[in-house]
Amino acid sequence: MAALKYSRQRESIKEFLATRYDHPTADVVYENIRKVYPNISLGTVYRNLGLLASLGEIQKVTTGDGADHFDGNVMPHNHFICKSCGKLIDLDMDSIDYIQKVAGKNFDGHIEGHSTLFYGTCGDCTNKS
Amino acid sequence: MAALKYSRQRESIKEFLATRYDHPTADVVYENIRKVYPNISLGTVYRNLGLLASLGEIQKVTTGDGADHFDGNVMPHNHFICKSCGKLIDLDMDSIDYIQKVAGKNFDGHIEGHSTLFYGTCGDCTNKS
DNA sequence: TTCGTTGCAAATGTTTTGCACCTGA
DNA sequence: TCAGGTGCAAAACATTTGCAACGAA
Repeated sequence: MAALKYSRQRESIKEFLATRYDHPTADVVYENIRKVYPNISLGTVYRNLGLLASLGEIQKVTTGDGADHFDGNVMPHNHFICKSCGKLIDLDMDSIDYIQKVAGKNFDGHIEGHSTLFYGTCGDCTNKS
Repeated sequence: MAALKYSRQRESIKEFLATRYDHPTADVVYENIRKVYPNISLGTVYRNLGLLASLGEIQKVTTGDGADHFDGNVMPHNHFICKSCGKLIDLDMDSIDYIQKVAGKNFDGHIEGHSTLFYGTCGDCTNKS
C-alpha cells in the first residue's frame, strides 16, 4: 500500500527544506513554495510535510511555541531555542545518546529515542543586552 | 502589578494536579474541576494553568501529540511518552543536567536549561505485544 | 472601592479532512 | 486505467481574549 507517486510539489518542499538552516514552519514553507507553484495549497504542504516526516526524509520539531518547525537535516542533532528572539538553532555538540541508558535504568519499558530541546539566550541576544 | 488574589478555582486546580501522577491536559483538568465547580469555564482553567505554570507552581509539558499536559510535580525530572498507548510517564532517573555543558561547548549563547522527552514503548505495552 | 478573577462566547491560530478533479505510473 | 496527489473550503482542535458581572482585600 501507499505506492508513493512522484509529485513536483513534494519534491519542491523537500528541496526547499534542504536549503534552509533555520527551521521553517508549515506556513513559511507554504509562502516560499508558492513563489514556484502559486496554486499550491496549505493543505498540500501539511500533507507532504507529514508524509516526508513519517518517511524520515525530514524532521518535525515541536517547540511548544505555537507552530511546529521542520528540519531538512535528518542527521541526529539537538536544538536550541532562544527565549528572547524565538530563533530555533542547530547545536553542534557531542552525542548525548547515552542519556537513554541513564533513563532506562529504573524503567521497565523500552526507550527508543529522545528529543532534547535546550533553551536560553542565543549569541546575538546575549551580546545585544 | 499582578497583586494575585485568592481564587477557589485556582486553588482547586492546583490541588487536583497534586493528586494526579498522570499528566492531564487542560481539558481533563476542566472535566474534573467541573465536578466540584460545575460553572467553571474552560477559559478560566487555561488562564489558571498558564498562571500557575509561569509562577513555577506547576509544570507545562509539551509533547507534540496535540494538547499540552500539566504536571503538579515541580521537582526537576524527565518524561517518557509511549508511542503505542500515548501515556506520559515520569522517569525516576539520575540527573542529566550536565548535557547542558556538553551543549554549550561550541555555542556562543547562554544555555539556561533543557527539556528532554524520551520515547519508546512503555512497560505495559511491551508486555502486551 | 478597587482591581484581579470569572463565565461566556467569539475569535484566533494551527492542522486536518472531505470531495471532486488532476496526474503520474 | 487507476490509485495516489492536489486545490479548495470547511471542519476540527487547542488556546486566547474581550467584556460585563463577580468577589477578595
